[in-house]
Amino acid sequence: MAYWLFKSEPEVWSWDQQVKRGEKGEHWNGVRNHLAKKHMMAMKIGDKGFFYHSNEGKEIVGIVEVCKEYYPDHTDESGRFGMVDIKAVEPLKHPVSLATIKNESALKDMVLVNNSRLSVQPVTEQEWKLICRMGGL
DNA sequence: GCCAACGTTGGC
DNA sequence: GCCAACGTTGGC
Repeated sequence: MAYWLFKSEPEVWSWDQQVKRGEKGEHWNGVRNHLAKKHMMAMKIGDKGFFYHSNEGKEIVGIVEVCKEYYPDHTDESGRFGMVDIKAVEPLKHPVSLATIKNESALKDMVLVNNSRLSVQPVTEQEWKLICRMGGL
């Protein structure tokens, strides 16, 4: 099982909206970056991911699960990009902020710290477990 | 609102 | 195929 991180601006698509979608999940459309695409193509059903709020909040707020593997994004006119579906699993008891992550030396190599603009990122198992613990799970 | 980092585009 | 110009993202 692999771990990921999905970034979203809460004004565009927030954790609360994701939770309301329930078991149906929601397609993660709009990615127009080849590295992010590559990560999505590597995802398998059941993979877990963090849900991160960029701009407003700047914190990891919840855990999601991949419920549909990579398929074409119908909103992409060029036809080059695709998407996966994710569903909310559970919220972190305490959101883990970017500032907290930057202060934790064990997380200094996280993609979120070093390439903050990438919208879909891989997370290592060590990073995953540590952040879950920091988030009270 | 500024600006650094990064990706993409297009002229050559 | 290089690289300058431009647009976008996202932290501060």
